Amino acid sequence: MDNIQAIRGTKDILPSEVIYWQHLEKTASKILEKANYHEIRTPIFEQTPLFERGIGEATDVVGKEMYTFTDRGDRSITLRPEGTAGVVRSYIQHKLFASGGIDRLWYSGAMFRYERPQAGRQRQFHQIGLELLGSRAARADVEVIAIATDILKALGLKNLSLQLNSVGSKEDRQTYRQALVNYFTPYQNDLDTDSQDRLTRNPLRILDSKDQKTQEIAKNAPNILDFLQDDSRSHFDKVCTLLTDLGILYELNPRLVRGLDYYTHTAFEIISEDLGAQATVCGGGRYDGLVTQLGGVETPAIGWAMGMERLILLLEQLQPLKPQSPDIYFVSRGEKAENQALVMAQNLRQHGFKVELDLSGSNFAKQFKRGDRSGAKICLVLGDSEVETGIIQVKNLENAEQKTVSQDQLLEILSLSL
RNA sequence: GCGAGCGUAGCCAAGUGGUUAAGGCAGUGGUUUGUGGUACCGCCAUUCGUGGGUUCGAGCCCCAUCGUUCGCCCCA
Repeated sequence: MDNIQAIRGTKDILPSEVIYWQHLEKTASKILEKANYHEIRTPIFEQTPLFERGIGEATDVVGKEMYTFTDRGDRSITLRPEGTAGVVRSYIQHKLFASGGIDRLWYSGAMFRYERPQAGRQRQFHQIGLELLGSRAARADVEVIAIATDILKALGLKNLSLQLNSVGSKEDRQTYRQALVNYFTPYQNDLDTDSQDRLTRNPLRILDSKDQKTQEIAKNAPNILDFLQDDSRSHFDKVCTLLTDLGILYELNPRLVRGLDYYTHTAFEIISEDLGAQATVCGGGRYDGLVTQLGGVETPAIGWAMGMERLILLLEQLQPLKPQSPDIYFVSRGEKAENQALVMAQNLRQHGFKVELDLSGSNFAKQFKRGDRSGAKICLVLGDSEVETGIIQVKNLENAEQKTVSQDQLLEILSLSL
């Protein structure tokens, strides 16, 4: 095929689908603003080292999924694969911490990951996410999770489950990691090949393996929760009780591991039963070390991101949304009438009516047909005779009643019938 | 990066080696040249993603390539 088409893994969002996006954006932003989160918009590309340092060199995202290129100034540039690193960079650069206290930020936009597309996964995809910077409190973790569940509830989504875990402090994780290596090494040859590889690269991931034999072995592996120091443990316990107090159901999942290196303590995912293999609809956690790691003053923080395409997949299963119809379909015939209709349509719009003007120049029958299909309630008809006598026909397309009114009275009549 | 399936009009498709490529929706023209929603009639793929091969003959078989879908890996 030599026609140019959208790049693999990217998608046009056509008008029939945009309605869902608008619905999602409106619902989410309303809830975010109510919790006094403020929208931030950061660039879609950044210097490559931001992601390498922030997300972690060893992660798959950095290792094999980034869209990286050299620009004309010989700088290495990367299309953002996720939102947090850029927001934190901006937070540090503009010294937002200097304004004191706690920052609540949210964002939405396109992210890029070079992966094989499949159900619920694209190379350019969209996330809506939030970051709460400056609080170590368990209440912060819970606030953030509660906002996520609020949004999903407001969207009317069902069959979701909140998976919760703590990956502890950096030190906790270090000792746990060693314990896992010690546990799995004797079984090395019985693990699936992916997991053998993970033994050195990222042993926590082995717990997640879909291979049956590996699962069998992992059953008796040490549990991260047993490796938490006292303060990590009590933080996590608080998060759990506060969630329960708020009536938010969760499932403890000690095998939940997040893919980016910066996570500490609380980690969570919200999973849908109604998607394919890519079922995570929201993922997030605490990242107390990231701000310092990127050169800012020590700032504890927590955030999450939702995959908008995945949410939309669910919304489409839920209820069909249709594009809005015009209030008025304006039909005209003859040069004078056509020109006058243009002027009148413009005037009606300024008075708040949604009006579509038929530009086809075809006969009235055809124009009416189109008007009918447009879904408009009212059809305005202007022809030569109306122009001469200063009147206009107002036809109700639902009951076929047609009135002749003077053009001066048109606005009045329309506001009564719409 | 690996594995499997699929690719016929704007959309949904029938067709599985024999020559004119069903059907439906949508569109469009007409019956009805100042009045829609129904009905009826007409039109709407010299061509089956692309390139090559096998064959007397290919949408149908083979190879390559591109795209797409689903899964693995990974993640939102």
